[in-house]
Amino acid sequence: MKRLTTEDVARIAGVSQSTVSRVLNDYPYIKKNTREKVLAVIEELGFTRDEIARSLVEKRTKSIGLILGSISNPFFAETAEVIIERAQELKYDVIVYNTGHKDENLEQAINLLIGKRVDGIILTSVSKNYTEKIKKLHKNGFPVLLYNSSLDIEDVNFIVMDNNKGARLAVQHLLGLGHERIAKISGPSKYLATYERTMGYKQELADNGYAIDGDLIFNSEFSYDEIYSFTKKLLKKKDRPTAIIAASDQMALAVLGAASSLDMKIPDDLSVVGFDDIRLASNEFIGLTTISQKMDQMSLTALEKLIYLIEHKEEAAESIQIFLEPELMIRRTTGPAPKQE
Amino acid sequence: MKRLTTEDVARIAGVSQSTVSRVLNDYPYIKKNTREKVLAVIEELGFTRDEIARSLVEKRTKSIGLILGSISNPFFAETAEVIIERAQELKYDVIVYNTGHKDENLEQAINLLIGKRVDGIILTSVSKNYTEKIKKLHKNGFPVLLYNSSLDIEDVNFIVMDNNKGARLAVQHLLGLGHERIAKISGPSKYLATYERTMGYKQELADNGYAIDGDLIFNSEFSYDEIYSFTKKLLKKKDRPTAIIAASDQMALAVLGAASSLDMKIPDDLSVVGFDDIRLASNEFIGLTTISQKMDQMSLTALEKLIYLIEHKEEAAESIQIFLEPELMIRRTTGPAPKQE
DNA sequence: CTGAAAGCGCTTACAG
DNA sequence: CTGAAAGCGCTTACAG
Repeated sequence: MKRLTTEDVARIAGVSQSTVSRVLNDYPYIKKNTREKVLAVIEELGFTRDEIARSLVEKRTKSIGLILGSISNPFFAETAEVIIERAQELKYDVIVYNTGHKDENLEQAINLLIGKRVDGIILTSVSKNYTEKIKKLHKNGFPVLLYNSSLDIEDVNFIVMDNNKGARLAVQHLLGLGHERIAKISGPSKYLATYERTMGYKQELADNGYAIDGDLIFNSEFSYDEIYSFTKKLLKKKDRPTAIIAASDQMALAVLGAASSLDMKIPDDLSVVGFDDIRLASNEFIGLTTISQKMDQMSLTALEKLIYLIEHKEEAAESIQIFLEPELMIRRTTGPAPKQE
Repeated sequence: MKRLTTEDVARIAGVSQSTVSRVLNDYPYIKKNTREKVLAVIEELGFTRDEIARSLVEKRTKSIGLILGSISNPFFAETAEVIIERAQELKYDVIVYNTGHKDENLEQAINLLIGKRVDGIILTSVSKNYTEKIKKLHKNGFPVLLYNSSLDIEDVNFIVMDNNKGARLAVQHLLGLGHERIAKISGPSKYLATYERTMGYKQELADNGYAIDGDLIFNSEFSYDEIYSFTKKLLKKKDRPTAIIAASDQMALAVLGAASSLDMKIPDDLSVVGFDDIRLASNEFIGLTTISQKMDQMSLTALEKLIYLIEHKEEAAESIQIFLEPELMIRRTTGPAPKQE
């Protein structure tokens, strides 16, 4: 079928095309009679304005891009839900990209989104390799906000938790329970967020007089299978750790799966701490002890700051750099260290 | 900053704007020399073609809409991941809407997406109330595909599991384990998918000579809290069920959470069956018995069929209606019925 | 209040 | 091979 245009509406309503456009835009000085006639025709025809043409003229699309590491990870899914719903309320729609944590995909996603002329982009899981690219976008005045990632430079907007402190909280908690061999499943160190979680872990251990054992640290991609099999191997060792801190709740679930496959009891045989506090963590059947990122707040703020950047480009003098406080959520997956045989 | 146009590129390269456009479109009859000159300028300037303007001319946006019930539910998140990644490979981007399972939002999302001139829409969780709207879109030749929903009419494309059979498999499994009081947490009956799961449950029980007890059936919205508190109440009753079938894995997790909060052991005190087979279901720490939807296959097929509809509108004579076979995945949350005291 | 016309940044038929 | 020009469906300054 041929799509209807304002021209068609105008012809049938017996007015000019520009008048139809004015009605659509709630232009105030239109005779009531004219407005009603036009509206009636629009209704009758089921006309929907072409937002693409409108975007071309107005030089804005009312779309934003959301680039996620992996949307099947509840951390990203829950983030996406908050962002999408709030965006919708503010009359923006959201184009979602899934990078699978691959740098090439990140770069490609940014380029495609810019081609699609989105008004701004929220970016998760940005690796340090992309500092230059982000900086350039920022300098060009293009609204970009890093979510749960930061870069060590001034010219960039981000919202992130104090990851170092979060990791320290986790370590403190486990030390307090008597654990002395605590492993760390880290994400890739190219991400500042995961890098800092590992640093916090090391520093807190050091501050308490413990040596760092490299065998207890796993620097992996975010692959369920890799984490799963590393954990199994680790837990079968003679000097296995009695506790594991994972760099995300998703990773913690892989750890729990691996431990369960070895018939280990949680937390009697092994304590596990995650990071994020996805909704499932507080489900009593799971009861995952974790470091809360205050995801709802973080994602809501991210969206609102981005929209602010979009709608107040001129005034935006300073970069937006927000740090959130981590919070330890103690649940069922951590307990006293088992008496060593 | 002012955005660069093909006009700018042309001026600098010393050719006409149309030549730049031809280079961009890989038009074959361009002198090699000219092409290289243009490409060099594009590269140097960091020019990105305006896809909005292109869409206006070509009457297609290379965008599709994906309307989800609730993306924080892993069923939808995992679906979205497959669809988004495959779409990206096929050079489409995906605008995601989250309806929160509200009919008004569904309708609004469809309208907004049509305004944005997406090339097609994948729709989940369509209630029967929307039969007319979908039919109309379909009749207008607009590519729409229902995912995990079906409507009882010819003029609509969908991909769905045999839900009735899936529910029957769950009931058979539990009857085989000796359960006689089996509850059903249903979704809203306005969705054909959940409606049929409830029907299958009733029919299989009836076929085996059991009466249907209305008190054991909960027709709720997809609200975690409601399901959680209903389940708690149900499990405190004197004649409590020994098994519960939930209409989704997400709901099953709410059930498990409620049971755990009452210190019930799974499956010793209570057996639980879900629906979907989200990835978490096969995690050994959870081990949720469920009816597999073959989500990866279902979502991949959905996307590919939609793109087919988009790119072969003319030939698309018949509606696409695909039914998938359910499969029972037996794990740790189901076991023999407890001996009744 | 309302119409005619220019312009947003592209593609592509038409000429040469 | 390449340029000039029309046209995609809107918005909005300019006139009246």
